[in-house]
Amino acid sequence: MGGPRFEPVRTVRAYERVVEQVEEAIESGSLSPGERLASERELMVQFSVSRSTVREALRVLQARGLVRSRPGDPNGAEVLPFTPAALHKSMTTLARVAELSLAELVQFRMVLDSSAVLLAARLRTEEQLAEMSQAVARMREADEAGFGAADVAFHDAIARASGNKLIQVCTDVVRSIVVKLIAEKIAAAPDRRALMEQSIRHHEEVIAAVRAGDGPLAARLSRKAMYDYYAAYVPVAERAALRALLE
Amino acid sequence: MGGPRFEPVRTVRAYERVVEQVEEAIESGSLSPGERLASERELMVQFSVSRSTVREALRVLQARGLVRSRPGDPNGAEVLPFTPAALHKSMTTLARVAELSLAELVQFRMVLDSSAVLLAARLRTEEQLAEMSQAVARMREADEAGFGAADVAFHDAIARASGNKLIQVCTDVVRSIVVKLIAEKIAAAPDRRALMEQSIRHHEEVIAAVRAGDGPLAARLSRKAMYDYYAAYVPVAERAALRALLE
DNA sequence: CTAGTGCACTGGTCGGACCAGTAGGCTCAG
DNA sequence: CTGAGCCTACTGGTCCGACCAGTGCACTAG
Repeated sequence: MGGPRFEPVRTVRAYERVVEQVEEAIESGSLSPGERLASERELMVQFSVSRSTVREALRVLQARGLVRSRPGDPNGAEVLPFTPAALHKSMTTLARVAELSLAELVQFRMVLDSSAVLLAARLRTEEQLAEMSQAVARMREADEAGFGAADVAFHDAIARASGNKLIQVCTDVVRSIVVKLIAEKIAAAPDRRALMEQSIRHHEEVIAAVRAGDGPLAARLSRKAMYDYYAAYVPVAERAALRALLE
Repeated sequence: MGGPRFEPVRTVRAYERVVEQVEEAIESGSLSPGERLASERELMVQFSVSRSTVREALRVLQARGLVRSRPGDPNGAEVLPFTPAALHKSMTTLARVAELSLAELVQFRMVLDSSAVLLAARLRTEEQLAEMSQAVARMREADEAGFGAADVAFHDAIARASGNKLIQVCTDVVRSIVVKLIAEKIAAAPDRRALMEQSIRHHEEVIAAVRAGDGPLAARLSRKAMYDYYAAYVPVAERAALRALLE
């Protein structure tokens, strides 16, 4: 039976074809963020499909964070700049459906953050170093509400200084998931003030190591800082996996 | 003007409400993988919306990888077990839209893989160790086509042994993106055979370190292995960022 | 020249219709 | 009685036409 090898045919829905074409146009750059798609009624002419089909395609594109539509807008749907929103959404789903433990999430943060800081120690510019210092300064001055925001700014500066956009995005996504998970616990911590003080000291040590260009030290300090800050919220049995990263 | 502080109202579309309810049911576990949703015509009764609205909601849920529908199926849409497909999709989009360089992707793999191997060195079971050895054995015996599959199996065994599902999923997603990016270049490499040999040796060294429980060594070897295998495909100017991880 | 008002469009939702496909019950020949 | 085949009652995919509330712009009235 040496006949031609046939491939299984995949029935492809009309709306998927529409999605593919628009997606291709966006990812190839022929549609840039800020530009507008034609109106639904015109798209149905261009694609020769019904409006229902166009709309289902737009729903998918919207779910992927590529476009946004607004009722009454005389222009069509807007092509969006990339946001990690879709990534965030699917990772949040992963966290819930795959039952990711807080320990796994924190461990992942330790990995990403320490790697970012390791890279930042070599690649950081003076401006980025200044940003980190400013963020820590704000942590010191801030009340309990502003503390978190300044902390985010610090870690974001680190992530940007790593020069790796993927690290930056993933750091951001995982951090927000972790923060959401334990926001109320953190706010209720009795020794909140002490934790904040300790965290600030740790951050300053990390900055010092980054300034000195000692990546491995900075990475180690960063892991330690993360562990000390979050370990209390992780079940005792799972802390060992976190400590495995502390050497 | 000390009146009540009003919150801005967010107009929420009908199909979003439907998505929210189904998503909540799935993530909370009241709908398990394999179970079926009601048919579209029944859902429109349950939610008191039109079929168009139900269908748009289902498109979104499908785009997020939560359900799948099949024409003619007497049961409704099927609730899917979690797959990283949605994560994969959004990360692929990120790679294209944010113009992630190959260097960034490989760097991310180095970070994840070395962290996984660091953890695996402490947490691996004997079975997982055996899996890694078997995978390397298959790499040795395999032809050029089977080599890649065995390599995937090896890295997946490492990732599983790390005990962190998030690391496992991200490793998988990023690897497939990298592989797709340079599949043709790898196949066309003139010294393919030599690269494969070297890669096998590196893998065996990593296994030895994992068996010995020397996590830091295993991690270092793993980064080196990844660098040696992929550096040739990374533009020279960007290799420095990769080497920053080699210490 | 400006403030206000329509108007012509937009997306969101609805209802009905048809088609191709599926699964399972039913019939009928053996 | 048993098995193979058909038939029917569904399914999802697609199309059409309609209505509504919202938006931006041009035009008008002051």
